[in-house]
Amino acid sequence: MHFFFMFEVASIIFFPMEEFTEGSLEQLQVKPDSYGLSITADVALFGFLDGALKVLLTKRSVGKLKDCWLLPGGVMEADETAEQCALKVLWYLTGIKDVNVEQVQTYTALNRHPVKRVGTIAFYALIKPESHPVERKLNVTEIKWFPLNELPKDTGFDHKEIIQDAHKLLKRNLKNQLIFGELLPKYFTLNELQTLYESILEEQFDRRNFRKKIFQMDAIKSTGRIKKGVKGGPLLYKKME
Amino acid sequence: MHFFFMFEVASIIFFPMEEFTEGSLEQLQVKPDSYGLSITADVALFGFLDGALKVLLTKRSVGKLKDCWLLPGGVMEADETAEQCALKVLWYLTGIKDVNVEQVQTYTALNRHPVKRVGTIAFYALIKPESHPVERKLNVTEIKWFPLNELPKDTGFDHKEIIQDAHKLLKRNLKNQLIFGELLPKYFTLNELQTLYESILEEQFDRRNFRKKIFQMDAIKSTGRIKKGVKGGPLLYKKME
DNA sequence: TTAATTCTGTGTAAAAAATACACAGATAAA
DNA sequence: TTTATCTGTGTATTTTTTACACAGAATTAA
Repeated sequence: MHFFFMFEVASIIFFPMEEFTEGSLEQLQVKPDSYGLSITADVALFGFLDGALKVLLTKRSVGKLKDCWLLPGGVMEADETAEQCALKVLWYLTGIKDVNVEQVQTYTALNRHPVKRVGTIAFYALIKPESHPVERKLNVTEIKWFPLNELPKDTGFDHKEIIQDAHKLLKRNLKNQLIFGELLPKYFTLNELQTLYESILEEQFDRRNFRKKIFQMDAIKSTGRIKKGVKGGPLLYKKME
Repeated sequence: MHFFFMFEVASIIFFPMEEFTEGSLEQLQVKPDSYGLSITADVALFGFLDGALKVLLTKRSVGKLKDCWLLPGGVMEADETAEQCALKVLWYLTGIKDVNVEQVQTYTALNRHPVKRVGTIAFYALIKPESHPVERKLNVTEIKWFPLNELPKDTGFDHKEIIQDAHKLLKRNLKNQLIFGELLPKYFTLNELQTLYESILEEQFDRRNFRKKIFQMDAIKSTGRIKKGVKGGPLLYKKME
């Protein structure tokens, strides 16, 4: 599977090495006048809503791809790092702040953008919808959560690919440590936690085995209270601090 | 462990959100005149020599950091992707070609480079030293393999950090699939394979258990011949195709 | 030539981890 | 009040991982 990937990459990126000439090292040096590539940051923001993992997309009133759904993203300025830029665009476009962004990958295909050459550094972030209400900001005409398997057809640029890659990384990270706390409300039932896991990892778990595993991680504890309005009277849990 | 990392990042990247103003979305748009950031590609090339995992560093006769050991790297031009650039710099500086590069991360700290703002997209690649002899090319004054735990003090830029991150990713990838074929000669003993694993993953394995695991991966097969010059007369194996 | 050393190859038992599985009590809905 | 659906819980089975020892082969030293 992985080999496939490597070979695919290879078939794209290999080009005739024989054309390389000696003495072209000068070209590799950084000079003040290097060509005007722009770099942007894009953020795949994941939230857990209605029992499903979703990603936030926007439509905007300015820019070349007005009619496409896009990840929140924008140009990295001279005085900010990519991470700072990612947080900035998130704030500008969705009103969301105080999140942790995790770098996914950088995309540099030649024709990503219609205006000029643009490379993008992609991030993902997780939020509890409860504590991070989404605002539609100025110049954002639409903003909406999409389940990962129902991304709109008119998703712009390579943002579908970015979302998939971000999701892959999220899966990989979830398997190693506990990050659900970023996605669930303060108090949650074990069933809600299990549904979250199942929806991120796209697999089903046995209820008893899942509980066993979670408890031996020693990461949550019972509040003693039960959740009303749901059959069975499930206990509410919270993150261990 | 991972949480630590996230919090560290957070403490660096958070800045006063209150200063953000509304209506600044225009800033996020790509315009032809965006500021002149340069992007480079750097490659952490790993090889397995003298029973240890090593990385290739160079010193160059041009550039601001002449006296520092650096990863092969250089500026991404308008007509090439980051991957193409990574392959190009590897060829220009070391004479090595036909490798698969894997993207690690992008580094955008503000003061990475003394000349101007430079972001770098880092890659790693694996080679069999046997089939990829290293050449010192024009403008490269020194070129040398360094064991990962003996990187020179005068390693330039943030290249030490890049090497560590590349190594982490390599470890993670090795645990999932078999990539040793890129690092070992065509015929190898099981002990050589085990030493390779141990040196990449930085842990020791039991000989019998290691063999059991490798065989049930169904990835190598015996050639029937034995390796001369080593006690015990070990069998030579090769990759299954 | 011989002896000593160091490497190879091999199997089994014990421990740990993952999986499969069923029923009684709680709550909401009918 | 009856029905339907959800919760919480323990054990046996299977699979995976780990620990461990000795005889034969090739090199090296005497």
